[in-house]
Amino acid sequence: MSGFPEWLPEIRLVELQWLDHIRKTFESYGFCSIETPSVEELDVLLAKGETDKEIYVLNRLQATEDDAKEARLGLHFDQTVPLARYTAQHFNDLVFPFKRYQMQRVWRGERPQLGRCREFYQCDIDIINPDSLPLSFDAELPAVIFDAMSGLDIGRIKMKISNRKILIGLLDAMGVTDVIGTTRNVDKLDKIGESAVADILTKEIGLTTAQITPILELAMVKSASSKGLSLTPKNAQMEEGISELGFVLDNLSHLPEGSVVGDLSIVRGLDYYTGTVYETNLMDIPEFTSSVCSGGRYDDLAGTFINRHLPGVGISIGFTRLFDVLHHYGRIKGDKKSPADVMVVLPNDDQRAAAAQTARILRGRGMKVEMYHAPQKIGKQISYAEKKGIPFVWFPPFDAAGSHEVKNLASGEQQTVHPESWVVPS
RNA sequence: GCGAUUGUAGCUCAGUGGUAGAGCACUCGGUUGUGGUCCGGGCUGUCGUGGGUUCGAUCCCCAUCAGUCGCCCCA
Repeated sequence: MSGFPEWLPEIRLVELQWLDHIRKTFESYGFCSIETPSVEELDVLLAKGETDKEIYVLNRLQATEDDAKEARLGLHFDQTVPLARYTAQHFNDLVFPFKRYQMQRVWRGERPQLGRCREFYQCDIDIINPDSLPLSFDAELPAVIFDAMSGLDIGRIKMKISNRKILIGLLDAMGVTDVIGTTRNVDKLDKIGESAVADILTKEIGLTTAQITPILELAMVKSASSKGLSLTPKNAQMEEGISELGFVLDNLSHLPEGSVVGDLSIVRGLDYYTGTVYETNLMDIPEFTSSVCSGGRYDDLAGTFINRHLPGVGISIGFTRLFDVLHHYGRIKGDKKSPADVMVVLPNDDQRAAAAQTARILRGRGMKVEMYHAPQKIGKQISYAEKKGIPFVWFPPFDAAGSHEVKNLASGEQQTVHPESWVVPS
């Protein structure tokens, strides 16, 4: 089923390693884990009026008329809306600022393409706090993401950061009414170029050249620090945005050059973002231009669920997109079809108990060990280990006088060893 | 949702108006307790589905389903 990915064991093994790495990185910054149901009530999913999201609705095959009285359920399409509901619902039991990570599948009923699935994992981190949320969190998120993603062997990444107050402030000052349409097209600047964007803004949005020129000028600004944001604010909102973006960038100066850049063409579709916004590109796969990790700050996400003002900031690794794309470009090796370190040979049926005991000893010492299932030809047993990518083959004694031996399949070298003392060479 | 394109063995693909091939994979063998290379044998298909044209279609036509790519939007 297209858009619902599944992997062979050797690829899944890598996927698990990636997920483990990301989880450990999130926890290293003190984010705690939550998991919410795959479904939410449709009212919750649609609370923000996001009717353009393609939501899968849940129905029982044997539905009766009574079911119509129950709340209708839909599969969640992101983890931000469920987080809002969760935070509101457990408000009294949570410690704020609430820093949580969440790694679950989400569903969107869109047409699948490379890096675009209908069922996919997102790895989200968000921080939510009542009333106001320190700006320092906006700077912490890219640092966490950099740690998480730079450990994945995906090549160089570039996180592009902006602040929506800057462009929206400008549009406001100039009296542009179609803010959504304008920002959406400015967002395409990197992809289709300056003149194409100007063309669309003229023909579709109806802006004048006098309006387009300053918009594009602003959108072209790129800088890694506050120093490069030499803009003259047209109003208070714009000034605030420039100051916030400068603060965030300056707090990320410890990251390698080129990994983070302020890029005022980034605005994201409208959604709920109100300040800082993030996008991330894979620099070593230039053919793939979409963002693999995006997010931003929202003023008040949970307001529809609780009578409190709950601002937050969050970012999400599009895990399946990332993995799918890297896999497509042959960057995921997958040379092991098994997690096992060692395969224990079964010499003959008389030695089955002894071989099993040997396997238990090795497992007890922390190794991953598979025992061959039948006393077949030794060549066949070794070939099985080789095909599964199990690096070591263990020969228990073939008779009372024999000894333990282990063979390194990569080198072909075989030596006499003892199950109580042998360790997997690193 | 819109536009384009494809659909032949497990995989990648040839091919012809007269009911199909290659490579890889898989399997067996090259003797007795040792893989990868090499050599030899073997296995596999309603030629996406339904209808039409035709003496006859996998090849032509129509429909349908599915995949892929682009747009929209996004992770």
